[in-house]
Amino acid sequence: MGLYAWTIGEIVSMNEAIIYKALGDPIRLEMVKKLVKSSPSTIGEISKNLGVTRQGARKQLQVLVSAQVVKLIPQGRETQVFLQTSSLKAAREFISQLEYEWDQRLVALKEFVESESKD
Amino acid sequence: MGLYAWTIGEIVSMNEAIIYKALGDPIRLEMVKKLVKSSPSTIGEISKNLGVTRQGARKQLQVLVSAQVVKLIPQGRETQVFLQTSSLKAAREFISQLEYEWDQRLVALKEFVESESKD
DNA sequence: CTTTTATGCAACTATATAGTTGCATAAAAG
DNA sequence: CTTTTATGCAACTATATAGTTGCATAAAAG
Repeated sequence: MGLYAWTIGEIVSMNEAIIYKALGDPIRLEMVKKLVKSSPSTIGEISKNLGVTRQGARKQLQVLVSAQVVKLIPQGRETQVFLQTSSLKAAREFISQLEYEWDQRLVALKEFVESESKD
Repeated sequence: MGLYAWTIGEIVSMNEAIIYKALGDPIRLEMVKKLVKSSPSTIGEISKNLGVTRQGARKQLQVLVSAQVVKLIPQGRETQVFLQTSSLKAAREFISQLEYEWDQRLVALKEFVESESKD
């Protein structure tokens, strides 16, 4: 709210956060799980059995489209939904990087403690 | 809105989604990044330079606490914030599992195509 | 040609979320 | 003892999100 200037770091975080936000809803995550097993599916197919109306499901699907988790390709009166696995890869790799940095810190700490105890 | 019965699968998805939802905000993701480099930190420390007030940051921090991404341990007038790396591990492993299932499908499809072309 | 199917879009409601200001208080520092 | 620091909590506003109903329409099927 109000004026705000973003740093490069914040802009990057913002983009990184989008994928997690997209996956951070039970209906959307359920759609992704379905697509892992059956991509491509039509919009109608993946909108079933989610406990919401077709139109409600479509709105959730749009969030996945915006986060580039899925891609829509119209074919006649149907539209095929394709899972974009590159988004999953990016999400996993970002977490892996955090874990790697964490581990490096632990290694450095361990070395420090060991060098101290040798004196 | 209204009555709704959850299936086991949906309950699991819901829990899985919580961690992604927690990471799905630029301020919260920034906090996690800071903690990777300097956990434990005090609440005051990780609330700085996020572009929001201390109280605003505290609300975001509470989301991370609820998703068990961090743990708070009060010490005198300060409270230490500890990163819970097990949550990151779980988030990464869930995505890895989806990617694994996807790859298995591709393998099966490839085998099918090859066996067909042999006839 | 008529009917059915798959989809989109608009308008609306209810709730969740992000963020603020203002005040309170226990612990630590001086 | 007084002041400063680190924190919490309540009340409030603005916006985003989830979901619905109702209607429209192009494409496919009969």
